[in-house]
Amino acid sequence: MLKEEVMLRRHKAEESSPWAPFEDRRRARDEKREAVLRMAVQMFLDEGYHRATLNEVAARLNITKPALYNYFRSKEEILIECYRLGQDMFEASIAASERENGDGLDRLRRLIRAYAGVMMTDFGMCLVRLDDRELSSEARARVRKAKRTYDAAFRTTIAEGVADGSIRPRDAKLATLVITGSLNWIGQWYRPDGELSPAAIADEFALRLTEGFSARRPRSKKSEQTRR
Amino acid sequence: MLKEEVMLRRHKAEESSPWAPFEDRRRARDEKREAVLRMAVQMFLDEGYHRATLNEVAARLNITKPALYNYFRSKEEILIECYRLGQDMFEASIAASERENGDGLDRLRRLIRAYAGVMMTDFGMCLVRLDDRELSSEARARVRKAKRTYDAAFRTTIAEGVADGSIRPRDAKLATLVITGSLNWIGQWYRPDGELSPAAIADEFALRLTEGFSARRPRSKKSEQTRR
Amino acid sequence: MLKEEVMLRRHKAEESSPWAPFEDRRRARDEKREAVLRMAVQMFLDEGYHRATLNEVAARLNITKPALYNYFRSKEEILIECYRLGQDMFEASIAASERENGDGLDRLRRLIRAYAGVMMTDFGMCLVRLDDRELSSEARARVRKAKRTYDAAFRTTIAEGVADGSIRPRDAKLATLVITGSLNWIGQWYRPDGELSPAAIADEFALRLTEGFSARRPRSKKSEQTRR
Amino acid sequence: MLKEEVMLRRHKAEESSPWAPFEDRRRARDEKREAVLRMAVQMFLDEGYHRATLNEVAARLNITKPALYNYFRSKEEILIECYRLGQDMFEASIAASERENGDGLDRLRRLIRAYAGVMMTDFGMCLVRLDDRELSSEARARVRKAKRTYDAAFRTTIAEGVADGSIRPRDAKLATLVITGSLNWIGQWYRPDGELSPAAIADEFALRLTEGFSARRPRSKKSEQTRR
DNA sequence: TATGAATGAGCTTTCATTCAT
DNA sequence: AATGAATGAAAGCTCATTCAT
Repeated sequence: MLKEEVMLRRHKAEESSPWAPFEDRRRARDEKREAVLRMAVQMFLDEGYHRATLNEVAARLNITKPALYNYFRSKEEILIECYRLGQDMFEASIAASERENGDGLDRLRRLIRAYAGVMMTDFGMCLVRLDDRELSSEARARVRKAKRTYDAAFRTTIAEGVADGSIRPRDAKLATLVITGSLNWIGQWYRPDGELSPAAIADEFALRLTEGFSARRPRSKKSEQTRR
Repeated sequence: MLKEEVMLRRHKAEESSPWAPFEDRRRARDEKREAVLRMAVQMFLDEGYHRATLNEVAARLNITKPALYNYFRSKEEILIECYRLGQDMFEASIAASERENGDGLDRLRRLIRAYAGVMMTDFGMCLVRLDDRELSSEARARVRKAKRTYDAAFRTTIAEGVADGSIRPRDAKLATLVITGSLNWIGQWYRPDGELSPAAIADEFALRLTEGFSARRPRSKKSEQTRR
Repeated sequence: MLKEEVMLRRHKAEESSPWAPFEDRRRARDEKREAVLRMAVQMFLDEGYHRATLNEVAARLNITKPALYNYFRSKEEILIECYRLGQDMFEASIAASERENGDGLDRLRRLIRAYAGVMMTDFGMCLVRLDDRELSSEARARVRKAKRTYDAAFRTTIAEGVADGSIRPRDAKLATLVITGSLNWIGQWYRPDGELSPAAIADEFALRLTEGFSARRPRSKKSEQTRR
Repeated sequence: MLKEEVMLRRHKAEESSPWAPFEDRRRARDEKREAVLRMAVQMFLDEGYHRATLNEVAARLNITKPALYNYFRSKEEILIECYRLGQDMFEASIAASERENGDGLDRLRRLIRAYAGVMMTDFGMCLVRLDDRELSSEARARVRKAKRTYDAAFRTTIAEGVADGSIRPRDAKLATLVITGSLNWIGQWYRPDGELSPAAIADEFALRLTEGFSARRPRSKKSEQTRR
């Protein structure tokens, strides 16, 4: 399955082109479709959606532009599929993180790790790096709805943590924005050839976003509010 | 001056066009230049740089496309100026936050508030919402260098807080990514017509990013490391 | 008068701008008109008519583009005036050369010298360096008619030389093309800062075009015709 | 090959368009490329480079403007190719004229005929009719270098003729200018539908430029110099 | 299935010219 | 007489998409 593959670190898509010259040109249609998506997502991320031309995508796959139209009806459909793969990964990952037990704080940390892990894959970072305004309004609406469900998972989990006492009571909406912002931004800076492994990064974010950086005792809720 | 203006919440640029029909058409050249920038930055943010056409920018200002060339040499120059205004704001804001005293943690919180404040202005959010790959390589290099100095301000402040004991020792680089990611992402969701004021948002981020959300005592450094 | 001036070697038109800052800005209208023409012809020759923009012409004269429209109705009118000045020079020069006596050969040589002399002035070389297709059809017709009269002067003189025995009988039309081509091309390579003076060049052309370069006795008309 | 074709008189390019409607639209890519060049060079010569629009070139070939970009990367590349074809012709022609024997005068006459012959083809006259300032500086430098080599061929041949006594001693540089000017100007007036054949014209120029028109004995070198 | 070729729509940019002051 | 500002027209170029083979 494609999903497992893309969870791995990005590999050079060029090397795995099913159209590589002198190679067996007969493979399953789905394999080729996936190869197109893998190449396309890399170029969309590297160059930006509108600067990544289908000509160039095709050229890197050793095929020609019209051949792409055998697998996708339009450039937008390729983009939609990239989003969909990312969405699938986020949804699977979030669902998995929710299947385990623990108090709200534990579950929030697992959720953070799960979300961060997907954010460090090509298709995962699509959701935050690519501009969904390139999509038609219907497709854009679906993508945005999906994104909202991920935010909702965070908000719900935080609320549950507040309820069970493992998370200090805060505005759950703002808390969600603090946490998801930090996680979404990973897609902007993460490079697979960096020093830290995705797992190490995910762990660190899970801790820091919950424990903070202060060495001081947290102020009481009351004292906080008197600050301004 | 423009800087003060743009610090305010976004106002509908249409209403303040110096070319509004039936209005006095003689105003200072700089005012018009600024009006172009205010309109352009809104359109760049709303539509994306390449979908925002100069025709549309001009039309909303009640002028025609070539008239823009009286003030800017190219579309890219408009973009560069948007970035520059944002950079000026970040630099002034960061510098101001560094002029006050306090331990590292206090200064980190002030820096967060300062940075977040700019991130909620049109020109400030340019730096994180617009794609700097649209720029020529020289301009892009300048923008990226500027961004790195903002990150460096966070990293330095964190390191100072660790040194003076106000911040728990962590990897300063990752801590910076956690914090700046959360702040940068503000540019993606902030809307001036939201419920919370920019100041309230900035304060909340300053607290949450330093104190975290956990109600539990932070683990010792040692126990953390044994986790994996 | 302008005509005398332009017969001289090109001088830096910048230095003689009647709008030079800090100078008396009140001079006769004709002087300014001439200054525009001198600057324009240099730019037309240096850059080519369509690459020489009125903005640049005006800027070098320390005025603005619309100011040019006080003196000329259009860019084309400037071009027309450049042609006209060149035509005046050619016509005066040819007429002068025809006022003196001598046999056909002598008069041909004088005509060559006269024509070559004008060809080494800015306005003179306009007629061969600038593209008269930039002109409206009426203006173009006038220019082409003028050019034909210069050719006719050569053809007539040659015919007279043949009649009086000073010029060997040749096809007068082709002879004219040989001679005027060589002279017209001067406008393409002549530079006022070259080694040879215009007079020296004119003399040399007058001799070489009539005596040729062969050291052998010319073949008889008959033997020539058997060549092919 | 294209070279042979273009040596012939210009034929109406419209009639030979590979895109002529209702014709077989499948021909070799090179044929189409050449057809574009033939049409383009005619329009460049007829209208001037910048007035000849790609729209018009394409329309006359029964295609649309962007289709031209299948064969050329830019309008300038089309121009460069026109120059290159002309250069190839000049170089082949000059080289051929130098392979035969004879004294300097004979060789000069052959060179004149060869050069004049190319000057009466569309691609040949490109070099003198089109403005090489339209080219980028690199391409322009190459074209000007090529032109200088043609001049050098004349100068060298003249010098050899002086050395072997077949050409009267003159300033070789000015002699070259006299001769090449006359030849270059052919490109300005030659029309393929004229009375004289290119060969007849070339022969006449070869004779007249070497023998001159004077019926008198040439003056001695000494007397010449006392003239001024 | 795959391709070479072609297209249509759209964009930025340039510049002579005009207008209001 | 002179100017800053604005405009209209037009050009080159790009690219997703389609078509005939």
